Amino acid sequence: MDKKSPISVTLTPRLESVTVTQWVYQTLRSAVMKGQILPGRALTIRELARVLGVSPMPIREAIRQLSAENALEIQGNRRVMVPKMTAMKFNELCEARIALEPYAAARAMPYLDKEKIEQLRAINALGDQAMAQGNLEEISSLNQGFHRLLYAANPHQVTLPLIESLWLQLGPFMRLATSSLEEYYVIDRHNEAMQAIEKQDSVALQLAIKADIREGIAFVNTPEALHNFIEQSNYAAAN
Amino acid sequence: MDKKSPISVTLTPRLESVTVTQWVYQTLRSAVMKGQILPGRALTIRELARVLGVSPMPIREAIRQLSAENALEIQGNRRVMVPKMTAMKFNELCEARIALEPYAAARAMPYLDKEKIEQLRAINALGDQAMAQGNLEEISSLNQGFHRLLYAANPHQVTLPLIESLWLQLGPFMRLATSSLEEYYVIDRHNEAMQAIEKQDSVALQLAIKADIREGIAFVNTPEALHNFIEQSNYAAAN
DNA sequence: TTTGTATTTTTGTGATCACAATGCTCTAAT
DNA sequence: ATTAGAGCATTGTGATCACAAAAATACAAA
Repeated sequence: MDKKSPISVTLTPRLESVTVTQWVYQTLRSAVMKGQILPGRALTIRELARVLGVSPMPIREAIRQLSAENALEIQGNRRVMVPKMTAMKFNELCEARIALEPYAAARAMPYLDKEKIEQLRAINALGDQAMAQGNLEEISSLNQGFHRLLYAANPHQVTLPLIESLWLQLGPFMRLATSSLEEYYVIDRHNEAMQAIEKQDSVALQLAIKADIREGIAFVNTPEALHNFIEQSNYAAAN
Repeated sequence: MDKKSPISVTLTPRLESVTVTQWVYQTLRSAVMKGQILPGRALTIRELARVLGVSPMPIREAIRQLSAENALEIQGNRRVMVPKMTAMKFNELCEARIALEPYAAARAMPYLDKEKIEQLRAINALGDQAMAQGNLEEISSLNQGFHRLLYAANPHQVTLPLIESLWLQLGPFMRLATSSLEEYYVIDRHNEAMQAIEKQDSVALQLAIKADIREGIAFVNTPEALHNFIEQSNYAAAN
């Protein structure tokens, strides 16, 4: 029936207050993040409409939004797909994160009240828990939640959407890459970040965030390892 | 007929090879950039469809894309408008530019061959010309073109879309603000940038870009001036 | 004049349809 | 066996329609 591999996205029930388009957007977004849609796999509006059980219209809108966020790529043939990763692009994405996120953290720090600090601590605790259990899904999800909550403290938000776009581009590759690791070491820099926040030490916070990002991608530290992971993540789509 | 101020966007003829949605997107985008759509002015799909002479469908897609780029804001009432500027947000946007653009320039520098350097020089020359004539429109357009061409030299592009999003958010305010200035001093840092590129001096290039951005917003250097300009740019929409 | 309510209009949303362009498949010729 | 081309199926695009929600309006009472 389908020429390529079948698409299976996790379907969550739609709340009534949410429009179909919003639900489709969230569903496709998390599918991309989870690596459920392989890079290079050609997507069609009608196929997705069938899979999600809606009309083509909401799909079109969600796809356009995701393309604007660089989560999907519209080719010249007006075909849509999850962009494939390259070593250079991966490098650029990581460096862009390092250029933006420490800055965003420093900008958010003055707005962190006791309540938000407590929330950050709570996420951190859950993260340690997930780490002990070796739950990769949970670890990366909580790690992302920590960063998001931190940056979002700044009420005059302009960087978070940009950072989310970077995450969205890195997400699928990171999932596919880490899924094959039996062990995933994360030297936790979040505690260092928390201490910097308590001292209101902007420089220390930036260094902690920077280190956290660098170490989060340390598993592809060598060029060969990176190359292997990229080959692997693009393999299924290459057929 | 219309409850609020009429919308007048500059309509350029559509090329055949361009889809209606793309044309609508470009038209609305440049209208936002030119400040033709006042911040806070409520936009409706049908009204825009009437103004542009197309069906509501392409408008919907273009609006969704522009919203994803933070050029438009979808309110809870699911009403769409150009976001209003605040002093804090303006500050955040400028600082985000300064965090990203010098970095993007440094990342692009190794890829600047003679041809691209020549193109940059040509834009620079046109910029000086526009400056002599006091053509504000042209000055800011060429200035943006210079930056875009510089960053775009990097073939593994991830930052340019983020930067364009920042420009899109600053654009309308800058236009409205500078339009009331009879003189608009621009101390040209582009030549400094060019020299840094020739020497392949990454640090000097970053400093030049940083200075260029800072001086580009110097006309609202004092908090009072900024406040006045914001009041003024939001005035028409406040009625 | 102001305030609350009922009526009318307009709006976003999502589905469906027509059409031209693109990709796919099957066949025939080399 | 490989390839070129014709025919067919599928696609994205853009227009139109139905409907419920929201906003604007009109009108009543204070």
